[in-house]
Amino acid sequence: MNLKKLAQNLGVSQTTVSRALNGYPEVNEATRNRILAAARQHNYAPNTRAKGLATGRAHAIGHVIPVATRHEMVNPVFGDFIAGASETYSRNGYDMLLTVVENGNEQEAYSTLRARGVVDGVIVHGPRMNDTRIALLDSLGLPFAVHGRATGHSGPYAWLDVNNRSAFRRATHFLLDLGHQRIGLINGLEHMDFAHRRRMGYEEALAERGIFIDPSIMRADEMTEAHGYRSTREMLDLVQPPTAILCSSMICALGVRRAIEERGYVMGRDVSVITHDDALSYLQNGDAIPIFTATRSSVRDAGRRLAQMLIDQIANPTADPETILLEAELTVGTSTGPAPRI
Amino acid sequence: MNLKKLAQNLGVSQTTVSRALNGYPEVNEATRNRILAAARQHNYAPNTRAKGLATGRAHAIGHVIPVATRHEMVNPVFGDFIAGASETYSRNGYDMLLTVVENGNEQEAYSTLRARGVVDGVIVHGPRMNDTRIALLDSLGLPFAVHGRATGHSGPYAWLDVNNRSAFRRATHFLLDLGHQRIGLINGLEHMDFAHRRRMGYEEALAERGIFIDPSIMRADEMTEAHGYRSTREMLDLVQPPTAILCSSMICALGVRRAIEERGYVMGRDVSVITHDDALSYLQNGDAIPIFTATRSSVRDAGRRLAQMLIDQIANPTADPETILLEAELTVGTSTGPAPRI
DNA sequence: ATCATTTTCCAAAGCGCTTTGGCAATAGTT
DNA sequence: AACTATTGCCAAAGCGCTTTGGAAAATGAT
Repeated sequence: MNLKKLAQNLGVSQTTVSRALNGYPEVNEATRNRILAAARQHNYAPNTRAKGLATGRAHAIGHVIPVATRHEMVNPVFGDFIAGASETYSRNGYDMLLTVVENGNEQEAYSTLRARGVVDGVIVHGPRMNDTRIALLDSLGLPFAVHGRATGHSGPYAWLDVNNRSAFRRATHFLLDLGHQRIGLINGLEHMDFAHRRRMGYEEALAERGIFIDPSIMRADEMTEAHGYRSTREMLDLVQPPTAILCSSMICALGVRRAIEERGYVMGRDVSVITHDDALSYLQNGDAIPIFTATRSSVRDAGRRLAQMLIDQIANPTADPETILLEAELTVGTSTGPAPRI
Repeated sequence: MNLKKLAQNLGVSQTTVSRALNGYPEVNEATRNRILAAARQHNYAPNTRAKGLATGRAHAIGHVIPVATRHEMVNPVFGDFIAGASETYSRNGYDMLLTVVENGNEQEAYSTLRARGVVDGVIVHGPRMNDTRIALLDSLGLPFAVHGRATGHSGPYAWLDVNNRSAFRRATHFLLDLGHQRIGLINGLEHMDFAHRRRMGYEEALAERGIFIDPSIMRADEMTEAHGYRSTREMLDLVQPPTAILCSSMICALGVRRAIEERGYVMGRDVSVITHDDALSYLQNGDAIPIFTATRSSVRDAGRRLAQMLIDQIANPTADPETILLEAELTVGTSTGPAPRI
């Protein structure tokens, strides 16, 4: 079924059908209803390609997700983010186009996406320090919005980020207030912007209390359970082990907990743990009472909102790019407690 | 830049440019090279919408992922599957379109996807028992391939599945061979086809050894860490606790391990554990030596292959639908050992 | 009843590509 | 030299939609 046939069936012009379906005023209510009914009956939906050609808009957003080739690592956060974004898209009649690209090859991906006219804009995932993608997209004139920020890039652009610095600063202070003096950091790869900022927040808090920043209790790697486990073991083996650990993700935190419990220690008594919690649907932090004390910010919600930002920007390209800085909430669970007396 | 302008610049017809770029023979090598060079120089890529309109193919595959509204649960397996599929798509010049749909609303998603002509086919995720989607897609005439199978649907269709039944049957036998008599099952939701089949395999093996199938050591829920933990605790609290546990996912298994270690038990000594391992990139089962004994099958690889199946089917619609049954490999880790003497 | 508006509809052009049918020009055969 | 194939190219139609520029019909104002 297509416009032409539908119009013929009804004995009206294609124009009228098109207008009726797209809510234009210059069509009689009676005919509009007739047309709407027929469209529904024939299960008609306008051909997206044709519509796109005619209007010059793709009504689609591209997500280019970089994959670290080394570990073939797909960010586990990704599924939930996408789910959130998708809600926004379906509400606004947008499609979501996914492209998985090896880390570093994003340049070509963006420019062909643009040249092929297949999307109206893109979401930038996993911004790194001094990320070049933003400048590239600016020069391409392809609308975009960044999930996170890129330290090192000047000039305005649309982004949504969790305030990682303040979240980790606050978490660190929380531990300091509990009397902890040696606080370990188990971070993500620090060329990633979010991880860099988290470290800043952590170091800032320590500096504010005049506490020595000790690289021997700071680790950065891909945020796996194994990373959390290994790093925690190593740190607990030190002559001066940390009494608290700050950790960058729930998956990591599972490893941290394992290393702690393996020694017969109890979380929140012998070693305190705070993790960042992206509120992933398949990794909930306890049911009613949270297990981990956590800096929490829903990545699904971020997806929803960032998608909306981009859509707004596409609709209104002259407006200044919007930016959203979300404050993570600190939820107190059972994984933290006063520093043990030595 | 578009075809018309490019042709004008070069002083040839659009036809010639089109043929040159698409590798048709009826164009002189010299002019072809001239055209190719110009295209590269101007960063030209044919407009996908226009191309699609002209050819009648979208060169895109749709992924409709159902989301359980209850827990807003995105299958954690999804990211890796997508990453795999994406590799195939980019190799074949296909785009990937993602639609997240509330469980049960897939019907409409498929039919509008079809009506709008936006994809050439779809991948069906998370098939359930007696899944109606397959019949629907057949009636729509939209090519599809299923990740998994749907018990209850008769008639041929394209699918790729892990042999869940044999994997869990084998795993159960493995435990039985180690002398375990009480083997717990921590499964996914059993209206999901894969979970159903796993249970079949488990029960089959027990029956083959004449062992009583005890519902009190069988649990089914969404495969979260908490589910693994809770179920294991409950089962270990029984008067006759299981000496071994079979578990449906790595995430679950983390919870199982936690419950075991929490009691001071040692995995592989006091309680044996086998889990299914989808080889998720962010949840690797140990580095060199696997931690868990596991039935292992890479979901990323499944994505790669299923995508290829669908593309082949689209290219050759009259061929019989292909089916692939992958055998999971049983990798022995440190989480299993002989049944403890009572 | 006449003219000016407004309402309701339409024909046709155009979006950027592929593809059909055909026409020169060249090469190959006798 | 005359005829047939082959090669290399082109003009134009068509994919399914939107949208412009009217035009006919209905309505309102005088």
